[in-house]
Amino acid sequence: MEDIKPIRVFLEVAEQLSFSGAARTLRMTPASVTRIVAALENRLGQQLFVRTTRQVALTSAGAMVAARFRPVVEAFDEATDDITRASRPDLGRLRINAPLSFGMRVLPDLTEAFRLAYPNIDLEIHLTDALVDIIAEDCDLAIRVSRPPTDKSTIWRKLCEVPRYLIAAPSLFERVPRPSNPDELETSLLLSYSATNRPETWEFHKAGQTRTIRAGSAIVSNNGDYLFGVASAGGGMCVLPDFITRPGLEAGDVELVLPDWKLPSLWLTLYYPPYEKLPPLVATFNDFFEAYIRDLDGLVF
Amino acid sequence: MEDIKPIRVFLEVAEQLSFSGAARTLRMTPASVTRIVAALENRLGQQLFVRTTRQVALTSAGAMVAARFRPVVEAFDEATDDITRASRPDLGRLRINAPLSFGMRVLPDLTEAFRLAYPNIDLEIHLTDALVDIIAEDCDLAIRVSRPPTDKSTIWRKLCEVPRYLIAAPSLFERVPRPSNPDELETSLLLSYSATNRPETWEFHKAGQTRTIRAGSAIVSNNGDYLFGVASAGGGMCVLPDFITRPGLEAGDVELVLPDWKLPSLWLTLYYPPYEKLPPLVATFNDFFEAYIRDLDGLVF
DNA sequence: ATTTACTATTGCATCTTACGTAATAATTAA
DNA sequence: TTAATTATTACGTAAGATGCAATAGTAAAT
Repeated sequence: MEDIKPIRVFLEVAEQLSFSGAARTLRMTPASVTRIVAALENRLGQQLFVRTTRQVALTSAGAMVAARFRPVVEAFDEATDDITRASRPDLGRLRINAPLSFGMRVLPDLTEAFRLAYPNIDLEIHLTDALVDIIAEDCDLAIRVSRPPTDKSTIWRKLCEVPRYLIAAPSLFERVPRPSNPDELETSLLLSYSATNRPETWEFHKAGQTRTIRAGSAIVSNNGDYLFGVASAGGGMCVLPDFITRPGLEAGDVELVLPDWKLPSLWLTLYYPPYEKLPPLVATFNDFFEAYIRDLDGLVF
Repeated sequence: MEDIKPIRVFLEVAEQLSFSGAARTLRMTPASVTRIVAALENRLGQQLFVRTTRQVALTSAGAMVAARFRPVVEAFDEATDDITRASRPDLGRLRINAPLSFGMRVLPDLTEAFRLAYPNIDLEIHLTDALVDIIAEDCDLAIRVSRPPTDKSTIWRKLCEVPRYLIAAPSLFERVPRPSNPDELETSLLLSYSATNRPETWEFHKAGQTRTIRAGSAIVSNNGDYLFGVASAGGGMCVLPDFITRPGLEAGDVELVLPDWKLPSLWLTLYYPPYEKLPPLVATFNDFFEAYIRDLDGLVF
């Protein structure tokens, strides 16, 4: 396994045509320079310098080695410079994993603002609702909208809470009676979001009371927007996060069911691979995201 | 001073996405791989891998480092390959220093034969009669035609002897009497070759007798061909090596003076800078030159 | 669910290696 | 002839790397 240090020493000697001079600029002893160059000559099987105690000259082999290696070593140093300079927190590439609906509805504005602030950070946005392995997925951070994490092994950071609402289209209550408490919910009408295709359970709260309802299995989907579509078409009711339901609620396409009963909020969370120390770029995005959410002041969620 | 080894290790891990796998192919212990990569991350100030005990993935910083360094390391290895391959004795460049007249008369045929035998060895022929410092002159070997060297410090190798003859144009003896022994030589007619512009001294030998004659200072030149020109024009007589006088003698332009008296031969010598070990290319030329002279069998000298 | 096998890591002891110092030989300049 | 500088080498030391064993964690297999 070739090493680069002997060649650095050799190049310096070749430049100055002096062992002790090279030793001075490299802050080594002349003895080391001698040994290192001698070892290099030994390895290459040819003499690189012709030297007496007062004169040093390159052999033609040495001249060739110097000519061949000088640009290579320079390229190496340039690369190291680039990399160390690339520890800047405002330049590079960030791979972000986010849920589908959230990504489509919230991220575009956010990323545009981010790119305005950090035009030299490229983004790679991967949208999926699958419970991806954050390590295997090759991403730098993941955005999740979920119940508070119980997982101990991963690192996460709560950004804000996302309220959830049970919604349905007004037309639905033209054909079925409007429920007045959770127990009256008809299971077959309860559309469930689930990545695992097993129906959710919903906890309704009202003044200390708690009702746990199991959603139906008639329609289970891993896509909230699809469920919202079904609901607004009058096909049932479902629990969806604020950022999905808000436009429809404001437009009157859907309405709240059991408005007095609250559902536990979801958490908007940033997940990281198990970093020892947050990479600069990730920290930058992290801070930006937090500020963005703070400035939004619950306007979206 | 950046070193290349940690990057080699890092690249191998990045390729396999496994520390122990990299350790196996690099024939190291996993412990070393861990430590080396950790040290590199430490130096670069950023995490390159995200790893659990069973999964290893590149961070985006790591991916960037890998992408940036892979071609650089490859270039480095290519360079080392080139150089080690260039220790071949039949490929490269040879800088040769030779005397002017010898170079012009003898070298062309020799170098053509050499290039026929070794088409991939480039030649750099530097012709001068100056007593150059063989080290300062940046040459790999020097050809000299001179008296046997007394210098202890330089390395030399005798190739053959070069007879010298005292010659003059026949026309000269139409205006001055032909000498019959060295003592009759008229100093003012004795053209002298000398690099230092001090006239030579010639030792004539005949059957145990020795006569030492000092050449004149009327015309002293550092160029044998010029002196031959003067002599063949009838301007005087001079002592010149065989390879200069032979064509003129055969053509009858000049003739031997005092043919019974012999002058000490010069030596055709190869000089080397103080190599510890003869470089392959130099050895190649050396052997070729010796064989060439041997095959010539005194035909030129 | 439990076990097994493999992983990355770390502490510790060892060993190789590189380093600096000092001495030597050689050469140039004074 | 002397002084100064150079490249080199021997040798003792120190620092660094390495290997081994133990540990903790994870994924696959039972």
